[in-house]
Amino acid sequence: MADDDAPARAGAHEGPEADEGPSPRPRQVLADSVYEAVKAMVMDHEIQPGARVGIEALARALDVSPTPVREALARLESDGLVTKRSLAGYRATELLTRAGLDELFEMRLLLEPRAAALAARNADDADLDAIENLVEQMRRHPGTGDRYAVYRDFAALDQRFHDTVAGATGRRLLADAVGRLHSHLHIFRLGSVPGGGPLTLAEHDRILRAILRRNPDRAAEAMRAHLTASLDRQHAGRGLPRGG
Amino acid sequence: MADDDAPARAGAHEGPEADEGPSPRPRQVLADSVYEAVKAMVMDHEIQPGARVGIEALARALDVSPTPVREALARLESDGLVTKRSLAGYRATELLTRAGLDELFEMRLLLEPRAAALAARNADDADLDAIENLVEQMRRHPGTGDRYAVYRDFAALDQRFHDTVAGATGRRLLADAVGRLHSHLHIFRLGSVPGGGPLTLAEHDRILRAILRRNPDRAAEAMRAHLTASLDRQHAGRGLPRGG
DNA sequence: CGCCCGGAGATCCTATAGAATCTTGATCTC
DNA sequence: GAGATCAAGATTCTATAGGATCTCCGGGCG
Repeated sequence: MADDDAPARAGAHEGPEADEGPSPRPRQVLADSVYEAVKAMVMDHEIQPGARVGIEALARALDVSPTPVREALARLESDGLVTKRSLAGYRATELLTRAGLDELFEMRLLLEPRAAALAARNADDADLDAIENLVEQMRRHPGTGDRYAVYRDFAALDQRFHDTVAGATGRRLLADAVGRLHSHLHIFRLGSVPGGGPLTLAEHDRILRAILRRNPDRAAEAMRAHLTASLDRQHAGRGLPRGG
Repeated sequence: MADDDAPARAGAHEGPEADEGPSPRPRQVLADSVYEAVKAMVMDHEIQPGARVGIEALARALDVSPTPVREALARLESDGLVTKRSLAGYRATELLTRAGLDELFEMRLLLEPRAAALAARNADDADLDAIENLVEQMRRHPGTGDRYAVYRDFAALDQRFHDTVAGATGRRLLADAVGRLHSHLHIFRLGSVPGGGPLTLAEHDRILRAILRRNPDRAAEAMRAHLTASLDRQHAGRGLPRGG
């Protein structure tokens, strides 16, 4: 399964599509492919946090020259997925600490309830379809197995849900900020929730219903509750009860 | 004029400096210099919004090869200062529309009052010194002349004030988000406020006093008032009623 | 008069090579 | 035994060259 590879999905570098041209075909260029490939490697921990990300090594592995790799890594660095030391090469970003995790959710609690409220106000039919569709996919994909790939797919659906809600606000800056944060979360850990799948689904469902009802206050509240519960689950998945 | 070139100032790619090494010397590499140079060109409208930013042309102008230019432009694109079309090169980002300006301030009103509150809570002595210093500089630099350079310097001080407050929160993610937004504002227009200099200074002073008093609520309120007033001034500076 | 088409020029994209720098391991000294 | 010194290897950084693509402009056609 997982035949929804969608290799042409550009992270946050989509152009405007309001009244511009028909967007003929943004021919995939090597640097973009490399960007996507390395992003996936880092997020899936195929490249471990803190490990070196050699330019030539990557170039050999992907069968391209170092030049597009260098360009992709520069973008990844702005996204915060890798860090660079001037003449010592790139390394994958370290795992989030407990404090870093809390800071991340502090930001999400600032941005995403507002996003949910704006989505309840501004979402059009296509947005609603997309959000409903993601909830349905998650329903069929409970993510309760013990296989790594199951966790990974579930986490990807979760991320896409939040990104789609943020995109439904009609606020590009807000959507970009939310998307950037999610990359960091995805680095942190994938699917560390023991029985969290059904809970996450139920909370997403509640957010969806509030948006469908066009009730901004309730949507914001549902999002706030979801994030708070999600942070608690992440803490439980770590070593919360004392430094065991 | 403007002898404070400071060529070693890296935009938003500073490493942590808490308990790491003494940061021996992040040797400036060509791609970084080019990044700073092009960023300045775009923000000062030396490269006009919407104009082409040719790779080879830049390379000739800066007397380097196209390779580091390509790397710098990839970073600039993530910052939103240039946009890329796959095989057609880079262009400087278009000027903000009225709606874009409103959206920008909507985001600032979401982030910066929170930042001011956290700064009031967490700023250390060095942070307070830096903020006070910026207010003093702005006091000596009223920005009421009609010279372009005067406007530009005043706008740079304004941006540094907001960035410094955001940096005093101890929240890297929040500070980065605020910094990214300011790049967009700086693109929009530089110092379009006819008599706004003294007003801006007074509002900054009020924010500073609230932070010094360690009063988060008042700091947030002062920041909110400042941003609201600033947006009104920007609207007045555009095509609304009449010029001053 | 407006639109479509084709070729010259310029630009971008990718690969490769050489110079400078960092990292690693072994050796030497205290 | 611990720490510093130094050389070999690997890697980064920059420049250059060739192939592919887009842009621009002039001519032909409806």
